[in-house]
Amino acid sequence: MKIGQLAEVTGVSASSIRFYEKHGLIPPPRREENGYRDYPEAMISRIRTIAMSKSLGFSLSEIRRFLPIDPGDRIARPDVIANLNQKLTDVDQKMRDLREIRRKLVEMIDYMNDPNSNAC
Amino acid sequence: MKIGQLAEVTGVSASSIRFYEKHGLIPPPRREENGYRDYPEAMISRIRTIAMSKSLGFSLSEIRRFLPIDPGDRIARPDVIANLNQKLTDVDQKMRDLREIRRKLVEMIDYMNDPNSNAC
DNA sequence: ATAAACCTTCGACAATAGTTGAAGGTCAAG
DNA sequence: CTTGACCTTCAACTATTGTCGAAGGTTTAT
Repeated sequence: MKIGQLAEVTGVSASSIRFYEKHGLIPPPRREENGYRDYPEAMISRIRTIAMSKSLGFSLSEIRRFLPIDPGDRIARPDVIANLNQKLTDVDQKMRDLREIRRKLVEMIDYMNDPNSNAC
Repeated sequence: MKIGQLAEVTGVSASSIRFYEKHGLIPPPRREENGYRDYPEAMISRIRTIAMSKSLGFSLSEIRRFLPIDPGDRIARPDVIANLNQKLTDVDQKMRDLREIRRKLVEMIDYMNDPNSNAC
């Protein structure tokens, strides 16, 4: 699978995919004889996971940390687990914060909808 | 209250506060005779709300949209309500996405903790 | 064989959200 | 009256996360 097709199915531009490779979020793929990148199917789901994480406000360096490229390699398992647990704590906090923001938003909307309020 | 004190109590640097003013997130405060910015107490909670929203991944332009500076002024109420409702929809989606990410994280942690798995 | 649509690298540019520094004014303490 | 801690503006710099264009090679279709 060439970079253009991968870009098409994931909705992530080819330039971004090259960017992710250069910055260690995805492994460098094998190359065809002509030098073109040749991706395995599995890369689709990895790119999608990256896109989803990003949409939640995780930075690329965070994603790099909790989606290690080569689980069969150098990273010590306890380190990975610690990273993941830290990320879990962050996610839980983020959800609590979102609930609080949601409460405030609803409050504000009610206030705006109240014809007796003097907002605006 | 001078900018330094405001920075101290909110934990947001003076430069950032000036930046927020310049970019329309907070109203320009009155100035003392010497030109120093003089903030009302209310600015503390506004700055804190901005900081919290930011920590959730809202961009400054989003915050500017759903925390309009002058509710007694030019912005039409239906516009504000539409903005807030859009933001509420976004927040709900973000919470759903976070639940999904959380599920995946737990899955990954379980996998890493399983001594039979061959990860790492 | 030539055009269109791919692909390559590399370097410049952009938006966001600031931070830092220069050059200077103000204020309180010693 | 000088020192240090504030404050002012403005411009330049930083990091992140890309996008775009140039200059060139490859593949496919006509």
